[in-house]
Amino acid sequence: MILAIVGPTGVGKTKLSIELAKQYNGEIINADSMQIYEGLDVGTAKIKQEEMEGIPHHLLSIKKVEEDYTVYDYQKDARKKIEEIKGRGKVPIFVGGTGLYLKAALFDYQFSEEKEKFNYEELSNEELIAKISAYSPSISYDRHNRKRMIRILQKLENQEEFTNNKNVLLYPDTLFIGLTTDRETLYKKINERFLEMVEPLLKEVKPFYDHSIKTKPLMTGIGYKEFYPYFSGEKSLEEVIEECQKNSRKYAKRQYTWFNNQMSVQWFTVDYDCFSKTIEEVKHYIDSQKEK
RNA sequence: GGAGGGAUAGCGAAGUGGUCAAACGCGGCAGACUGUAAAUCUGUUCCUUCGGGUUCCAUGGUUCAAAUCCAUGUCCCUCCA
Repeated sequence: MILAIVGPTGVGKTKLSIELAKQYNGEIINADSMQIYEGLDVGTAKIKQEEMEGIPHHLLSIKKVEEDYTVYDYQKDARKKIEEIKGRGKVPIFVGGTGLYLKAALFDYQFSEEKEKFNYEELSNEELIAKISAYSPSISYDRHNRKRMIRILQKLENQEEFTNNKNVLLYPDTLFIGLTTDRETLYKKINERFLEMVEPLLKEVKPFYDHSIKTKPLMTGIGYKEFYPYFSGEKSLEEVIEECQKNSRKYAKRQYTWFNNQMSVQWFTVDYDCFSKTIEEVKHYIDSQKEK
């Protein structure tokens, strides 16, 4: 059995993961693209050492902020971890909100060996479209999405395969457990949680800003990129806080879209007044599935 | 008390007689997703049984036709007393 705990940012996945790990003799594999990085702790709401309760955690803080890391790497790392954990006779428990990472790890996503990387950043959208059409007029894609188009072009240039086994589970005994709550409660929680982390977050981000570190995770992570204009004096703290909250909310929305449409998730509405009740429900579900 | 300016969809803001259910931005909702995914991109957003129905502070008026013109009222802002 493999468990995957999914859901939007801020619902309480971490807490559930520990309980399930204890119950089912599990080890936790992080499935959050930002928690991969060392030093991004506060803003990613990374689990603290003392909260782990002795449960082994994997793929947390394994890369420096300067290092490259992509789905491709994650797929390899995660699959290796699955085998290791299974080898110990334990249950791998994925926890995290990065849908693509989960999909790449647990489904039959096939990445071909990347060859040369062509730089098409200079080309206009029209030029990109023209180039793609020259290779393959029938291929369908979003003509406004530059990043996608550039990637498609690179694949065409490299004659990489366009595989599509994305809906085939690699491990059929995988259970996707989704935590959810009503939108209003979620947004309120997200806003409040962010306010609580502002102080320590300022301390966390400042050194990166001071050293002009502008690598991918810092320029894409919510709660990081937004602070740079604050430190440089272009925006007020209030503006930045609001922006972070807004971006978190939007992110949560996108996460729902992914989990609702890309994988079949069993959803549980979190009872915040009595979390143990939610835990019991989840355990009950897992037990019922195990018997099948 | 006097002189001006303003009230437009959830919010901000265009529109100044017909082509206006009303640009655009934000927010909301929904969606896409195979090497940046906390990324990138798309659709939708008065109500609707999809025939239509009801809107642009309120009421009355002018007109074939009003968010747009006129009158009165209400509220808000600026300036002079």
